[in-house]
Amino acid sequence: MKTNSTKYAILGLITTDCRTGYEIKNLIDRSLNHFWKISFGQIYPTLKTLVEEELATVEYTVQAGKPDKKEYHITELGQQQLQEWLESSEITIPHERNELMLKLFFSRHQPAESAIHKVNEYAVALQEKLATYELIQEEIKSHESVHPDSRYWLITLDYGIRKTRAAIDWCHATVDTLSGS
Amino acid sequence: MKTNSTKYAILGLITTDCRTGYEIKNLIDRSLNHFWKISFGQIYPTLKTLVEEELATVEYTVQAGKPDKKEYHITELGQQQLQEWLESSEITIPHERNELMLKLFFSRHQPAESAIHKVNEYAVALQEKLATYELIQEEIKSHESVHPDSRYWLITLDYGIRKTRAAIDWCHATVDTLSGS
DNA sequence: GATTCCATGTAACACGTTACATGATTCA
DNA sequence: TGAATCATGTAACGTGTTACATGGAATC
Repeated sequence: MKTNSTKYAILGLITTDCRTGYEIKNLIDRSLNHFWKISFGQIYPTLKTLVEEELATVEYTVQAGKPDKKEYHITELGQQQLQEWLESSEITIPHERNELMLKLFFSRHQPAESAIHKVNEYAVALQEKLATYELIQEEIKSHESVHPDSRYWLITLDYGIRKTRAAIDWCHATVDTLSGS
Repeated sequence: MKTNSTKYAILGLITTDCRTGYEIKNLIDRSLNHFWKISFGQIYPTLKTLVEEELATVEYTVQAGKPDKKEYHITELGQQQLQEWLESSEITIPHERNELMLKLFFSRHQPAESAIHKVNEYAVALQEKLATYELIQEEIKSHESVHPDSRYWLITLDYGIRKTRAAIDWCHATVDTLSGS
């Protein structure tokens, strides 16, 4: 049995302040970034099916100076199904697909400096990520009372931060190992 | 530009002791488990194209008492291309897709106990994973000299262990947060 | 007697990205 | 003038899983 999480991700997002496909994409890129990604190529078709399944409604709005837009709102049925999905508890541990690890796994066929270089680059990229997360964290904390969801946002962010820190630590340890030999 | 990592994953695996599609699948499930997964549905077709592109050769072996098998060996050209891929250094940070985080993100629509329950289950699953990783780690360490790749296996394993530990810590912290309110 | 291990393969499907098309407004 | 922001959408493609088909030998 496979439930399409993306559908519920979008359904959930229209219960926040996101109303248009464009806004949904923005929020995902900013706040769900460390555990969920999605492209327009999936957002728009999914919104369409959401309406077809009567989980959401659309309102077409003509704007002056800006492109027309479609605003989506969740329906009763949508609320119900969202809750059902939320409370259903099959935990599936995700598996990442990490190209760097793959390359390290076969590092026997590669000069040590090459491997070290890549790990260092990886560390830099992770460092940047971490910085962004911490920025967002501060931002949410500074007006915590504003949004009813902010508590949960902080929880998921914490996950991203902890894992990124662990990965950075690993980078340092690995560079040490690879250098000292 | 997109390079198909899976192709190189398999190419790399036949430089270890894996010779058949079946063995490749086994090694992936055991040793690459925490950063790479793959199904037979992709392994066999990929092996085929590897031979077509002359990166590998096949030998068909009829076995008594066991099914026939096809043994793959890397060619000169294969070695070359594997090395090229290894040394090419575009680091792409992977993004995991985590359903639990998604559900937590929308936890406002869910009773606290429901969320706590899921985080606890997640912790248990992670704990199990960690135990397996540590077992494999011990196993590799105990006959480290045997395989020339074992050094690198330990490095990638360390990555899995660190990240899993970080995730477990997060579980505990999150349960505390969700309980105390 | 049932399950697991060995071993290979394909077809249908699910999911997701990339690239393209369109176009006005605002800001540097 | 060029880029970014707002805003929607589709078609082609890539990648991967699931389910199925086959079947002997060994183990419980």
